[in-house]
Amino acid sequence: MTASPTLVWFRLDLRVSDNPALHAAAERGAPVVALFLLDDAEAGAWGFGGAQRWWLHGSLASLAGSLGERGVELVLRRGRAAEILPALAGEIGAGAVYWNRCYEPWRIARDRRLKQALAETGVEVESFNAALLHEPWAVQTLQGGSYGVFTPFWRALQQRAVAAPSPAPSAMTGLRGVESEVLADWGLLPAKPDWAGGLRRTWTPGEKAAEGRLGAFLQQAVEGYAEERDRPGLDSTSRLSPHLHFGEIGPRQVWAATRRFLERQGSAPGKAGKSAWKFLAELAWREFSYHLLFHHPALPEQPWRPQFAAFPWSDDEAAFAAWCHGRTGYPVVDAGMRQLWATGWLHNRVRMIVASFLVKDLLIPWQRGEAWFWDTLVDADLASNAASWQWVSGCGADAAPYFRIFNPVLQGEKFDPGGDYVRRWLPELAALPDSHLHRPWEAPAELLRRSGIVLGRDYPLPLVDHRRARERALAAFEEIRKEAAT
DNA sequence: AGCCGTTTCGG
DNA sequence: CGAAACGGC
Repeated sequence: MTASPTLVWFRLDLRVSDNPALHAAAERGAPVVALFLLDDAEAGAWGFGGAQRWWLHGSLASLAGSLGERGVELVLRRGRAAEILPALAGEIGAGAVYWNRCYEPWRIARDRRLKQALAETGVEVESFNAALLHEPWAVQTLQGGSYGVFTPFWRALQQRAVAAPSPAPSAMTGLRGVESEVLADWGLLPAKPDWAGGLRRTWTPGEKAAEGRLGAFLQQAVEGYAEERDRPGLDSTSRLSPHLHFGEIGPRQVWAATRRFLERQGSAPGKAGKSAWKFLAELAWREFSYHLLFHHPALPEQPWRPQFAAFPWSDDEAAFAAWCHGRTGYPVVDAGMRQLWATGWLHNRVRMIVASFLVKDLLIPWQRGEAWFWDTLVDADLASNAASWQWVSGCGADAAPYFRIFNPVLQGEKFDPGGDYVRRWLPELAALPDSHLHRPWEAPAELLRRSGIVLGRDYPLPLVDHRRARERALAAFEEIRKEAAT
């Protein structure tokens, strides 16, 4: 008989299905105590951002409900893991402590020490994989090294079998009377100015909502994904990113459901099959980011290509503020930054456009953009955020070459041809016809007047001239290229 | 997962 | 003549 309770420590795995730590606890048979520890005080610069705190509140409420249905209370505590976990384990007389692994460098270091400390007290400690298709160390080159290029990584990933998701435990035995803090006391929701209205209208945190999103995506949108995923005015992406980030759904579940979709397509998958594989490749980009972060822990702070340390960045605070608040004068950039502010999320195509604009048109360090995204995105993920900013900036692994500079006008006209996206987020430009919507400064005075727009009053003039900014960026890049060669 | 200036192709 | 292909950034 193993009567001594099992402590399950929830982190970025806020779900009951396909949760190996919870599953193992249920199998063990002893009473289960579920803990969520608000540990962001020890996260340094990478504690939960504002938008993520809003999400976390909803996700914890949802998890508490799902666990409650199964007879287990979610215990909430705050503080340092190295103190809280041993104390709680002692308090309940735990015989085992289980958790699912996280891969942020600060969590890896902390959890490794904690695991050892707990084991020394005689408790069984075990960690599991809930967050990735494969552990970052398990995908290896033929020489046993790590990958720096996506395509061979993706090929290697496809060679490996993905573990089947495990079902949610049906009923468990809980343990009554364990002291818990109250979620509402954590102040995760905004108080004075309530800026979360757009988030509430856009999102429903929690495991059930995540399953619903995946189901709806596979039923309606995945078929056209390959062709429509780049159109920010359409609702053609899965929008699973925040759910995946908080572990309300796991990549194995997404993988399995998409493979079932592919099987239903039969022998002639065609367009739908191509789209579904494209979607799986996006999941693989997420894996690739974790792989990079694991093997290069400085990824969130330092350029992966060291020669970029000498890049002549600008410290134009006014330009940075204009970018943050969507006042650059380039409609697709500004629409994106306002979507981000209002909803905590940004369409992937527009992420690339606004990031390219910050780094190449304004020459502002990618770390500034990374930090802004960290605070405003509900899906801010250390691995994906860092890897993607470095990708756009040209200093990352398998990055777009630096000289690949997005033209915000052409990108807007190509991917938002009907102007739906820009008009939704910049209503002040809504009356402009498509012909000038993405370049209002070129509109004839008469057209602006008819559209009721005074540039510089209702909408900014361009912060920089893209053509000149592009030349400036190429010249700056030339400087570090020269330096690297000598 | 670009852009742009230039050259070549084809009706 | 515009479209497509190409090569440098």
